[in-house]
Amino acid sequence: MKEGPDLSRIASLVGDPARANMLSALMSGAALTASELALEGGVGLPTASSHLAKLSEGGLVKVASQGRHRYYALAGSEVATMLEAISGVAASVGPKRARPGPRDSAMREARVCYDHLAGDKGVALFDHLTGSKLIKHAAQDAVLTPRGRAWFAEFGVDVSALERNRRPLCRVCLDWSVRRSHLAGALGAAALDRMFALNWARREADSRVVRFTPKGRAEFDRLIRA
Amino acid sequence: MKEGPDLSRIASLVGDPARANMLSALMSGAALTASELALEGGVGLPTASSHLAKLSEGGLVKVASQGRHRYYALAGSEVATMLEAISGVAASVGPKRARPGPRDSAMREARVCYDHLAGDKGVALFDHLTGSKLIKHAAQDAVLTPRGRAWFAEFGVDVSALERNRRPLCRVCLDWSVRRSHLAGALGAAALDRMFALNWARREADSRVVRFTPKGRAEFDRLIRA
DNA sequence: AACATCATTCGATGATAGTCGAAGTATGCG
DNA sequence: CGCATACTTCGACTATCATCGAATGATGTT
Repeated sequence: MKEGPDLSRIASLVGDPARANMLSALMSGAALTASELALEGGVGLPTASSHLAKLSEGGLVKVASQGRHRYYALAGSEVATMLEAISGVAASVGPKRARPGPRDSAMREARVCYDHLAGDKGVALFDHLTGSKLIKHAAQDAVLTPRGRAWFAEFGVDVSALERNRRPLCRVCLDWSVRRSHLAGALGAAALDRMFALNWARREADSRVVRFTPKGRAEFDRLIRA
Repeated sequence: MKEGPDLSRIASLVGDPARANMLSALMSGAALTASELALEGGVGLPTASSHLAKLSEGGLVKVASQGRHRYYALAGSEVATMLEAISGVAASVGPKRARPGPRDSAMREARVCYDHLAGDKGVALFDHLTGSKLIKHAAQDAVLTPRGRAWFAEFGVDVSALERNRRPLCRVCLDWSVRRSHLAGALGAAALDRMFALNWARREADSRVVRFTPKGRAEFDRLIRA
């Protein structure tokens, strides 16, 4: 009668609002404690604990005990990919919520999404890449053009090294705050790393917000207008 | 308090076993009637109707009325991608079910998964492609090597034409029956089309089973041993 | 040792949602 | 027109599960 892996078992884990919010928070890549996730989920500590037990049991998150803290994180990139896919469908079919996005303007401007740059800055970068034909955009993937390869090399990203990695180079992530696409995948992550290395920006503690320095902001603008 | 697109709204739609089974059935790409889907879902007609209304409302399926039949199909490739992603996670974390796969041996050998070849034959093809370095395998994507491009050209697939399409060329789909990967994406679909065109195999009516002809079986074997 | 913090378990409550039988609507056929 | 088929809607039942307060366990601090 039934077949295949329990699609519904996994999906129903994400199907609860509290758990979905927790998982979204973990998309930043950071490991969070149960209390923090309770806040993110909008539920009390006991409830959160129960949810986390289920997520852990279901293999969606892994937990690392460190002293009296228990840090939860996504179990793997497969889980992150799945969440992105669900998010993509949700964004494409759901103009339901009138709310235009996160009320926090800093968060709206730039934040990490799993491990790459999202928000207005992320979208701006992506628009430049596609507009200048540095990448070719497909449904949920993208390919780097030769010119794009050179562009990234000049920016200081070793594309060849990334390609030796198992992770897909280009990937497109649909941004839930602005309903626009931005660059994910190994290249997206590398680009963000490079910006950190150049001191253009740094990550705010205990938050997904990426705070650009004045210099970084200027350099970034120059980069995507070149 | 809550943010982002309703991840949970979409996920909970897939989170019900009956709905998940229906969606799985629709992964074959075929449009099915409400009665057929009731069977697939293992529920009564009224219940199925209610589920389908929800899926439709949620934007996961689209419906086409044709006479007194109503044909349901997945709303788009994004939905199929999402289901594959969820399926991937389910397979990777869920050694839960002892059942090794579909009991139907024909189905186990070869079947369509959305629109590409799955089952033992699909896995065999994929193994050959990776083993002979015709494609380079990453986490959930793959890239076609120059040699692979030539190989597909010889097989009769116009790769350049596919690349002009918006759909990602190479994609890896984790097979739930054998827990192995096979080729999806535009290239996977084109490969299957080509096999149909060559009369190597044909699709069985009202089923996901792909039935190889004796000649097709021999040619296929030769193809992946070359 | 006593205390504070972080987290999980237990028990009770309440709401949501899946289920099906029966009746209603729509389409096709003779 | 009348009957059959395909599907949906309605109504009532049931079960599952999210939620939180209180208590317990675990760890680190004073």
